[in-house]
Amino acid sequence: MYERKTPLPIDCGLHLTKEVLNGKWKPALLHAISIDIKRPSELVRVLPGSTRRVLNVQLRELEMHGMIEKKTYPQLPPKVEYSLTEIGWSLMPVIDALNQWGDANRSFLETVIMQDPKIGETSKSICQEYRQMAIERKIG
Amino acid sequence: MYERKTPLPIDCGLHLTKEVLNGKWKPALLHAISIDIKRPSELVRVLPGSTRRVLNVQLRELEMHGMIEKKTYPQLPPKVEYSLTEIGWSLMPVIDALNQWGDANRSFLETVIMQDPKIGETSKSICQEYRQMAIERKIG
DNA sequence: TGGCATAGGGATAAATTTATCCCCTGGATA
DNA sequence: TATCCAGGGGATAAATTTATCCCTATGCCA
Repeated sequence: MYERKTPLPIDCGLHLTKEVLNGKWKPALLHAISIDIKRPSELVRVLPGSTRRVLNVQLRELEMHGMIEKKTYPQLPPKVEYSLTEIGWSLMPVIDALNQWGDANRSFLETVIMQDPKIGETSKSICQEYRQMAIERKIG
Repeated sequence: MYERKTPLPIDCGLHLTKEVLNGKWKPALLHAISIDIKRPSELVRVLPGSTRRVLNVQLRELEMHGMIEKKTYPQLPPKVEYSLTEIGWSLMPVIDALNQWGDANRSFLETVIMQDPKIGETSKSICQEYRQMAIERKIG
């Protein structure tokens, strides 16, 4: 396995939290699991652009960091469900804050992000199904 | 300049916010600037482990993303001051949330992060001066 | 039997981000 | 005249993170 070579700063809270949320799909995974999208196959479907392999890797890290728990049902076909731990739940207000700030400033952010020359391409209308599921759960 | 090759997801708020805060020192920079540590030389001193070069790069990105403003005083020796923009200020509750969650769960997080085999070394007691300055400003 | 679904992971390539090296301006100081 | 301060950045190396490829296993359905 890969081993870090540069020291990781863990002095202030910001860096600690950053380390936990550091991963392309981690915040989205935590949010998805919090709204009961808990099976690997659901998660990949709901986060298009991701792959099983990549999500597995990030899920394992979240698990190692104690944010989620994995329950494997000894069935065939296999069934796996993730859920937030207590400390994982305590992160949700933070995740929500990140989410809301981004949504609240969407038009501004899209502009500045896309005018950034280092950006080649963006992929949108991706979490649609994901949002739909969230809405359905709120209604249901 | 480098150009992104894979599509950047910007569909949900989480991804938008992530893009803005994506950078090893960005959350810490925003926080520092918010408590009036605004000159480049102060920032490097207060974020040990960082270098001028690296901070310059991240500051420029924050500036391009509209989170901070840079004021250059036409003096000798040169003087530069960064400050948060309005939208930058609107991020502070989020930054604070990240910071507080990390601090509140410090002992747990330090444990799980350091037991992670991919972690080689951590650097602590680093933001001390930084915290000291924050405290002084609160008192003063 | 072929294909699709469930779930998982090793190995490696590619992409992205950080770090390092070195050079620049101009004034003050040892 | 060195050296340090303030400020800045191009070029490139190194580190880190993501993506891709391909193979594992079992059961169901056409």
